[in-house]
Amino acid sequence: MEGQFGWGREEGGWRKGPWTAQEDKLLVEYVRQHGEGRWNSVAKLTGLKRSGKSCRLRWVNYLRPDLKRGKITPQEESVILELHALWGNRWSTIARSLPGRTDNEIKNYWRTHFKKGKPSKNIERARARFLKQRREMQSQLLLQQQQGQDQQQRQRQAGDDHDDGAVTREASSSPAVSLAAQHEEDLQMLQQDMDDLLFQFCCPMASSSCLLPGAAAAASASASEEGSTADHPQLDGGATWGWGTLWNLDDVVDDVDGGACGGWDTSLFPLLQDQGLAFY
DNA sequence: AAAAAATTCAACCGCTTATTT
DNA sequence: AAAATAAGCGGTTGAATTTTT
Repeated sequence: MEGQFGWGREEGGWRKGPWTAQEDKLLVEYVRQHGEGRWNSVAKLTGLKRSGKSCRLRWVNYLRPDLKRGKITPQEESVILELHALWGNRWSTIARSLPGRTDNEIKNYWRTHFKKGKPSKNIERARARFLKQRREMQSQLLLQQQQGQDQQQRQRQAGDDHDDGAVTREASSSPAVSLAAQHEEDLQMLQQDMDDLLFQFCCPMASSSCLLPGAAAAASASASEEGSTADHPQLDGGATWGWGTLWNLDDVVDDVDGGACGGWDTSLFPLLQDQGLAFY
């Protein structure tokens, strides 16, 4: 009852290849009872002949209930493009901004849709140029932001009590946005500029024609338009797809010493760090 | 109609990082 | 403090499916 597909084989005691419905059932039941993790004990407790690694993968990429099935939407696609232009192949980082999508899925999607030709110096160069521009914009914005904060602080001292501003870091349920809201106009302009910039860079490398008719539109639209967000409630919850509110800075800190992505330096994101922006 | 080519995507591998013993 | 085990990551593979010739 196993060799239905070519490689439903056993090797070193572990089954390999595609999962059957029965196997899925066992794994799901295990997780229901014991929670996620301890993947190696799945085999021991359920008799499933799968390695822990295999179990984890199956759960994370396929069985998890919070997974979003169905095709990548144009909105998601544009996010993938934007974030890939920024982070390169850090799929799990990118996936964190796409609830319900797995790194594997995103990786597959990107490779099949946007990878044309070689891994490209072009991309790296485009990204470098992009980041340079970005840094300039941000230091500008930072200035304005600081001025704004000063003013704010003065006001607060006059009126309210405690709270030294460091609180923003993780707790507040309305993170980064509150600050950002103060400068909505600036942010929107900045965002618009960045979107333009980004697409200027990533369109050429993305397969010529068919690629972006929807994505580009969606990206520029998503900045301001909201009405048609029916199928993405959680993505839109108050935050636009702005540079300031999207990602988690923890990821920026690694790789400074010239890792896979050429090692850009963290000072590129002074503003974001200031805001402690962690998201979603 | 059928064969070949291209695409898709679930699952694998090896390696790195984190956690536990 | 170190060794062992588990989790996580990104690249790659290849069977199944779809498209093209």
